[in-house]
Amino acid sequence: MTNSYHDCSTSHTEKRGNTADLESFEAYRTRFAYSGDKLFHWLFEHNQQRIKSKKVEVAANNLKKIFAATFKLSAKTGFHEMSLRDLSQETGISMGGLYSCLSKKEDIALMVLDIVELVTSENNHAAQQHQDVASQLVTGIQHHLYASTLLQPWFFFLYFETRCLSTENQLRSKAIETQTIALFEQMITRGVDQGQFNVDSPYFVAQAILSVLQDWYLKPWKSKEKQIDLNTYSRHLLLMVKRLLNLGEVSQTLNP
Amino acid sequence: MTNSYHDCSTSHTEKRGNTADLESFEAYRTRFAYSGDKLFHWLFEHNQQRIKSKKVEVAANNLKKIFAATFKLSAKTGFHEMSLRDLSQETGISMGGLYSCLSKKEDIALMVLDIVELVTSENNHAAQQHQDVASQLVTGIQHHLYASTLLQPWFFFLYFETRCLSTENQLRSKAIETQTIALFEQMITRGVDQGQFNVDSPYFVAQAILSVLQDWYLKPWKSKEKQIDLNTYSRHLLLMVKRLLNLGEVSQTLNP
DNA sequence: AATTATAGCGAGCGCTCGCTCGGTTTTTTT
DNA sequence: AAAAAAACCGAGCGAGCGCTCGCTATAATT
Repeated sequence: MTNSYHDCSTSHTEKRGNTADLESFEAYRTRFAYSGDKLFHWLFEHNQQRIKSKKVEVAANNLKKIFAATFKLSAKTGFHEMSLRDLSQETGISMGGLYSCLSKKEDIALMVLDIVELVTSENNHAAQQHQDVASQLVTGIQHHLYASTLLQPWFFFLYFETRCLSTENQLRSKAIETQTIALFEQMITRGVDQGQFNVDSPYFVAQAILSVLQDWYLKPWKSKEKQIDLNTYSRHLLLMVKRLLNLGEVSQTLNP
Repeated sequence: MTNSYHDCSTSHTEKRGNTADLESFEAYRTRFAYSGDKLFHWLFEHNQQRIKSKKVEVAANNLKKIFAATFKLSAKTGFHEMSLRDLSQETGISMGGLYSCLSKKEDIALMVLDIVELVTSENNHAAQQHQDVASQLVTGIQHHLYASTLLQPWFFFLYFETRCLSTENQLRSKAIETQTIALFEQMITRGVDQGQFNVDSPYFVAQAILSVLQDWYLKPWKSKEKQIDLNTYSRHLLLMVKRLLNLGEVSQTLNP
């Protein structure tokens, strides 16, 4: 389970000290631990109490269809408006089949919460392993962007369907955002203290950065219409951050 | 109907040429045409076909309760999850009473769309009346912030419940955002052409500004927790814009 | 080949939903 | 005071919901 992601981020910690070695999307994607089938295997193993199916392949295959259909249907009209009969038709799985992978409808939303929480938490933790604050911040931002690209429907769903969850889980969802802002704010504040950044309100800047990060996965149609791809978006965002921090230079890789 | 707002913005057009005369929130609020009862009178008069009630006072009073309750209930769990029986209990109006002001549940969301569309459109139009691009942009931003403060639940609701609307009306809702970004982009582009701004991607900057504007009314608890009031937020936002445009100075009122 | 374990199925249950409508009360008009 | 108009009420309708469960089909084991 903890194969590529954590090992990589810890074993290379000492080497990473500046923003020169920004990781490319392709590099991130390759070592990303929750792509494709790995994602659904993780869900199977961490939700044994909900899932009646015994065999990984069966459950993972069904879950894959369930999430694909859920994201497709709920994007148009919302999770609550999507009935399990709709889901049954879209997946080709019978009602009973659905309930061999779920104990209740809300489980779908809960699993999305689990995944987004996990990935964000790992990203945030990994970013803090860098030496200087500029690298920390840039890595945190960039990896957030990368992860939310690889798991776009998951991030999108959690944002718009948080209110389907119980109060307790709504708080977990909100905490993902709060903690990420707090992390960025902390990095910025440290950079200001070290004289590297020049910022009036670290909190406001942190919040603004997250807003723009969210825009990427919440409204992908905007970037698509304007033909802005991931790398372009990333470049513009980091340039924005650079200006907001009043930096002469964040990284030589920013102005190609 | 067109009493204070439009008259004001057109009659003073010639006088407004620089950012020195930024309008305060209190000034904006005073001339705002959709505060309190005026808002519900407008809704009554523009929805005669939906509303069975004959007298303005009765309908406006009921609508007031209906929207207050809708915003309260749907903020927690969503519009679709809010039943009309919940709404009946929260408002103290019977089922029949509700349906004397509505023809169907969706009407509530439609009226929110109407209001946000109207206010945004008037704001955007008014901003364009200014002479120089810096004033246009700053006014557009600030009035968006002001309007979304006065009508926070309305803006919030439309953002999260757009998917309750029909496809056609979803497009209307999306267009509000698209047009506002396009307006900001156009202003920025013009400023760049005039040598006033220095920006790589006007579109990206425009989008980033709107994201931060939306953050204000979508997550008011964040600002509340951090004890950031409207004027502070406005100041930080305009300072951010100033940095993104690479401006030495947007307005003398920005750095008090 | 027989037996057992797992997966797959979908009609049907109890319930809540949006919405209606005939009857009652209140307000306005005459 | 009588009559007309408007507002108010809430039990009840059909539809659709999440979810169940007895059953069948398939795969694995012996």
